[in-house]
Amino acid sequence: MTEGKEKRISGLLRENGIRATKGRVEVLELFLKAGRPLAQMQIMDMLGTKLDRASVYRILNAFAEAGIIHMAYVDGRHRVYELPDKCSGRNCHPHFSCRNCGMTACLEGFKISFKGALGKGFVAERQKVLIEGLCPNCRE
Amino acid sequence: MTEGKEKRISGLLRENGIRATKGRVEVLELFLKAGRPLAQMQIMDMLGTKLDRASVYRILNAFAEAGIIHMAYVDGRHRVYELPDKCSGRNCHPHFSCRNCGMTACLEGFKISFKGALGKGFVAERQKVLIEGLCPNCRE
DNA sequence: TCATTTATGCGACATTATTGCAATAACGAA
DNA sequence: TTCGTTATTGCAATAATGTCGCATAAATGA
Repeated sequence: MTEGKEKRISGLLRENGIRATKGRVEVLELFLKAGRPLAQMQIMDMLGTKLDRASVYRILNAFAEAGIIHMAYVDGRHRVYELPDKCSGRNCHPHFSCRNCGMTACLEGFKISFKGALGKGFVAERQKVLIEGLCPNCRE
Repeated sequence: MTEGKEKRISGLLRENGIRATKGRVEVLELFLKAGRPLAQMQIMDMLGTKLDRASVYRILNAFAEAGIIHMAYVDGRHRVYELPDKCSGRNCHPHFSCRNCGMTACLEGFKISFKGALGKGFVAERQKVLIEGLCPNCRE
């Protein structure tokens, strides 16, 4: 990582009111580079032994609390996080998950309205949409 | 449970190629009575000590494999199952989950088309839609 | 640089789910 | 109905994911 990039990411963290530690910069860098949703396990795999398991969980929680990332969806037992730049507060875009290789992707340009879906007295706050299937690579 | 009902449920199980054991009949009975998605914990609560935890997990897996139920969605750490009678293979109806009391409900009469959502080469097989919010009881 | 505050690493623990194995129950055939 | 085969159950042990407390280390502001 270049020095300039690290400074930019550190600034991003401080802007959001949390300290810019080495581990946090590395994790945020991963999210920025990936451009797709990530789960704790994938982050651990990419970082090797640079960070403790507990630290990764705490970093993800800190990021989510600060609004730097948010939980996109749950895949099996894995919580998958992403940068919120493509989502407004109530209306998160859908995600795709490949049932063969586990690859995930954000689906843009695809809005869902849930107007009229709920009965009387219900209040909708968030929607989570996950489409499962096969990605181009796994499609034999 | 009346004798007739038990026989009917046993038949349902055998039709689907699995043995009709006491535990399985009780669990399927719960799903039929509930008319809403259920998680393992709720089933344990309703059955008390009649069945072992491991057995409930195995029953849910056996049911899912046999197509008697399917996993509707994941709520926090809980996998929530339901009878598939309201879903066609590819197009599962959405669900609602109350963030306050955890109550869940199926949303019917609300179809989502994901045509055009995926890029070239992707194959969509299933969609999972979860709307989170407040139910009438927990509203304010 | 120093003092204060916050984050990290480590180990222990909590929760959810799965597995191996012996005992038991279900089912089909005689 | 009874018997033998095969699948299922209960129990205990184990795995996988996530959290917590605490001492140490690092980041920030003065």
